Order: sequence, then structure tokens, then C-alpha cells
Amino acid sequence: MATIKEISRKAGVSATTVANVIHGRTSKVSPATLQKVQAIIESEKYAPNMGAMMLLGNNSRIIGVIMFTEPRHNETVLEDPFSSAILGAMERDIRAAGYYMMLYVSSDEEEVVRLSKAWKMDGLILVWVPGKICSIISSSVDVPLVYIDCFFNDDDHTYYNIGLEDRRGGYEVTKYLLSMGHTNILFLPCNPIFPGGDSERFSGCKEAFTEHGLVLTDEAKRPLPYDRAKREKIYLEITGKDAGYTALVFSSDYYASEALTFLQEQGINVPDDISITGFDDNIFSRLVTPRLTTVHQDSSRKGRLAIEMLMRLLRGEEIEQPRVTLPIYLQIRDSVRKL
Amino acid sequence: MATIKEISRKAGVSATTVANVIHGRTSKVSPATLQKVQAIIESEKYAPNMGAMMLLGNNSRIIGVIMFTEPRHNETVLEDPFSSAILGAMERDIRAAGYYMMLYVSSDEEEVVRLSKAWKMDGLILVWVPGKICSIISSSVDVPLVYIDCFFNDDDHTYYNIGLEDRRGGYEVTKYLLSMGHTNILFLPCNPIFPGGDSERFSGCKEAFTEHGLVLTDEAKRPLPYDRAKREKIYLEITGKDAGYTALVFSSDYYASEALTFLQEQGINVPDDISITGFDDNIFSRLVTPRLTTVHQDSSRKGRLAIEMLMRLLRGEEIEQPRVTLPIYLQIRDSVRKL
DNA sequence: CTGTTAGCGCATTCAT
DNA sequence: ATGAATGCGCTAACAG
Repeated sequence: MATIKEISRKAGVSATTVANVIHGRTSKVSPATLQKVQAIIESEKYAPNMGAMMLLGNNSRIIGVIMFTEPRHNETVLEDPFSSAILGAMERDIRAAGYYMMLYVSSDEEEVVRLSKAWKMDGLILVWVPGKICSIISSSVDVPLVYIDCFFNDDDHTYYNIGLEDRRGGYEVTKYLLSMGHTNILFLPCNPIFPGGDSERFSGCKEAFTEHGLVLTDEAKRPLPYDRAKREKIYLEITGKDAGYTALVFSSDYYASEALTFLQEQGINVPDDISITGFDDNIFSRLVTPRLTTVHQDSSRKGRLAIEMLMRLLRGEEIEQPRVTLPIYLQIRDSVRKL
Repeated sequence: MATIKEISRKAGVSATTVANVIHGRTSKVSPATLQKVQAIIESEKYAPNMGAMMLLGNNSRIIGVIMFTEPRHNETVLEDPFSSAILGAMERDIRAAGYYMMLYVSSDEEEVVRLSKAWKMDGLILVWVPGKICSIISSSVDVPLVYIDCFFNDDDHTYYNIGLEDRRGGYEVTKYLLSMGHTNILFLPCNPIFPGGDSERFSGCKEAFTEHGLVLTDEAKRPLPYDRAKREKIYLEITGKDAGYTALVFSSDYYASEALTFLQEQGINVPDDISITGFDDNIFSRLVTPRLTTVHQDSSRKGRLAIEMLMRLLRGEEIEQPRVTLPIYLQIRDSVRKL
């Protein structure tokens, strides 16, 4: 509430002197005044008006964190431990760097652009933005931008992205399934939340089949709806005898765990009746019984690296590697049966 | 980037006219000018400078969401589905109401006060703030404040809080355990994240014992440390024969699931060797085997109600019930054995 | 060492 | 119907 002007009035000095004290320019202030002014600043609990700062410097120290997801899915998106881990890591590092975090869930690029301008954001983190939209945002926003798990179609801009070996993830898990004798698999992406990554992962699956002398068609891909009841219907359908699948390849531990638990409750045994694999290797995969065989990724590291890169960009440092691809590895547990 | 002034220059009109167009005061602008100005606003992608707004109106449309937790715990706090659910709900409703969400994890009340002033926040949501600190914050901040899961010591202020029947939660679960023959129980709070609620829950446990003609002493309370390895040591220790406990009463599904899974891996069977109960009834409780008997609460509703109350306060509406206590119920599943 | 001033972008009041 | 002027809080350049 207290402004510099008020403090200067109370101290009987000019606003500049107060500003000098605040900014530690002690050489420009006499010790006596310094003491007096500091005391008042303390007692008045002075806090700079960020609005004035924004007006002045054209920046705000706000980092916008945009989860690019459909509104209807909002309530759930933060509930996936994958999002939470990224978010938690980013919040901590943004704060540690002396910035402020504004969190926004939206799938409207115009809104994102407007937001970043209105708040004079110093930088943006964008999660799960479809390729075409990345280029729109990149060309409309003129502050540092770091994407997480995005895939780009053009090379007009230098995109900074923290990604993952998605393709290799799909490849490794499928290769493993093939080695266990599974040739009838179904890939279940969490469409449309993460389109780019899922198609990469599916490509990896196909690659493993090809290498094995087999073919995996697009028929082997079944996107999961947002509605839980609908998903459960699908789980039953695809585990029926007619379907003939021996393994379900999920694109997240979240849905894999959900399916595993649901199926067991329905008397369908995992992995005896059907094998299941996940993706992420988050806490869910260790909680369920049987524990999930899954593809490991370090999601909180994604958040950390994204902020680290953004801070580098803010300092104007050179980025030697604008596109980071974090490694995955196959975490074999107990949810796949050898045929 | 484009300012009103720039637009007015391009349109060859005054800034006031542009402002009139922006604010829909069409009666004060001729149709021709309106058209022309609107076109330029559109093409320039005008976005108001929130800094100027803050300076002008002394408010910012920012809602601060403060998770009051120790720094070292930061990375984990958002990973508990309980936090995520609240957070997801709040983000959505804050955005829907045309406000912006600034997320901050801190356990420094001075920092919180400074933050709220610096950003001229319109309102604050405070989660898990210890009682003494609530009164400090409430007296230092002069915008609407809604607490979540906080407990207050004084009555100097009108506190707005979205709470839970914590005591009854502890009571119900303990009564159930007693009815199943368990008289040697250990309560495991997630100290010190949630001090008020945990002591309420423990009081409920004691109450059930008293009602049953028994006494539960403070010995039956064992706070869990942040470090996972240390927790696992505790899990082993308290399930040893020397300890003699027949049931572990956790204060969150998060730790209950962790313990359950860990113990099963160590060859300690749940519920045959030891019974376990959780608290929250989140997704974890349905994922583990055996499924957790737990105390149900609707955490996303907590978030929704908090924002709803804050919006009422912002509109200056009367709040008939400043302290909401959401109901719990006992969700019986399979993690407790009848002795 | 200390004070004065201009200007950042905007809404508002008061002219014209 | 349109425009000019003011001030919100702050910093930096400049003047004393």
C-alpha cells in the first residue's frame, strides 16, 4: 500500500532518495537519512507496485505457463502426475529465479498471445501445443519461448523444446512385446491431448513390427475419450475374444493403471488374460498389481530443463542445443506375460 | 505491443476515441470512425497493458494461490493428487471468472503479504496455513482472502475457510477399525504439511477410543518425514512384531498407498499381516491391491467452493456461511481385516 | 548528497 | 462526436 512518495513524505526527503535507499545506492545517501528511510520502509512494509514496474520496463518478471489443452479436459489435466511433476518443478525454479508464475490452461492461441502481451510476460513455457499452432505463437510472441513436448512442422523459427525419445519409447516397448510373443497389440493414445508425441510413439511401434518382419496397421490404434465410462466400455470391448489382442500398449501410466484396475475388477486377469504396458513410469506404475511394465521418463526433469533454458534465453545466452530430447528406458515389471 | 496511442495515431483520431471504441461506448463514436478504429485494433492485435491497469485501478485481476508449504517439500506438494485436484478446479474457475492465477508455493508469510501487495492482487487463496500465521496474513492483507483447510486460533477476524470434517474422518475410520477388532492402531500424519487437520483427525481417533471405553495416547501418533527412504524404514519398524500394531491409520491415500505397496513387496501382507486405512479417497486408493479403505472427501469441490466464495467476496456479496465444512464418509474397501 | 522532472499506457474528466 | 489534460508509482537523467 505504501508508495515511495508516501515514504518520502514521512521521512521528509525526496522520492529519489527513497528510491536510492531501496536500490542500495548507499553511496548517494547520507548514513542518517539511510537509517531513517530504511526504518520507515520497514515499518510501512513497502512493496514495489509491479504495475508501475511493468509500465516502466515493459516487462513484468512473469513467466506464463500454458498447458495447451481443451477446456473440457481441464480439471483432469493437472491431475495426471505427469503434469503435476512438471508443474511442481517449474514453480520451484521460477520462484528461485525471482520470477512469478502465471498458470493458464487454454487451447486458444490468440488468447495465449493476448495474455503474454497484456502481462508483458518475460517468457513463456508452452506444454503440448500442436505443431501448426507453435508457429503461430512463435511468430506472434516476441519474448523467449520454451516448448515442452511439442512437435514442429516448419523451420522458420528456432524452436526451443524439451522433448522425449517418444519414438524410441514406442519402439522399445513394442520390441519387448514382440520378444514376449505378442503380435496382436493395440496402441491406446490419450487423444487428443498429446497428438505429436503419440504419433511418434506409434511410429516407434510400427518400426519394431517392421524390423520383426511384420506390419502394424493404423487399425491398431485406438484413441481414448475423456469420459471415463466410455473408456471402460472400450476396455471391455478390446479385451473380448473377438478383438483378439494379447497386449494393450497405453500411452500413459494414468490410463494403463485405470484399465488394469478396471479389468482386474471385471475378472479379466493381467497379465494372464491380457498384457498391458504403460508410459511415464510414474508412481501409478508401482502402485498397481501387477506392477506396470512401462517406458520410463523423468518428467520433473522436463520442467527443470525448460526453466533452465528459458532463464538462459532471458540472460541472452547462446543455446547450443535448442531441442533437447530426454532419454527413455524400458522399465520391465510384471504386467506382460510371455506367450 | 500496440498501445492505444499508436492505434490512435494510425487511425488519425485521439486516444480517447480509441478508448471509447475499446469500451464499447459506441454512442460516443461515429460509425465511420468506429469501423476504422476497430479494424486497426483487430489487425494490431491490441491487448491492454495490465501494468497501466494496475496503476490506474489499484487492482490487477490476479488471484494469488498460495500453497503454504515448506520449500524442501515443494516438488512433491503438487504431486499429491489432492493438491492437483484442488488446483485444477481453481485454475478453471479463476479463468472462467475472467481473472488470472498466480501460483506460489511458500511458507513465508511476509513474502505472501509482499507478493499480494506488489501485484495488487484482487484476492488470495491460501492453502494449509498454520493458525497463528493466518491471523498475521489476515491483518496485513486487505483484499478478500479464502483459506482452504486452515484452522484458526483467534476470532479477531472473520475468516473464510473451506474445510473438512477432519475430526469426524478420524472418528469414523477409527470406529470402524475398533468394530473390526483393532485396538492397537498407529496414526501417521504427513507432518508438518497439514498440522491443523491432522490433529483434528487424531482427536477423532481418540474420541472413538474413548467412546469404546479405551484410551488412545499421543504415543499412537507418528509423523512421517519427507524423505521416502526414511519413511520406508518407519514402515518396516512399525510393522515389526515388537511394535504390535494391527492397523495403520494414514492421513493421506498417498502415503497409505506407498506403504501398502512397499510392505507387500517386503512380503508383509495387507490386510492379513497388518491393516491399513487412507484418507482422501483419491485415485490411488482404487489402484492399489487390496483397494484402500479410506475416508472420502471431494477435493476438487474444495477448490470450486473456495473460488466461488472468493468471487462472492469480490462482488461484495454477503457470505452467510464463512466457514464451510465439507462432509466426509467412510469408504470401506479391502485393506482392513477383521480380527 | 538531495531534489525536480519526464514519461511509461491507460481511463477519466473536462473542454471543444 | 472528438480531443487535451491529468495522474496512477516508479525510475533514470539531470539539476542543484
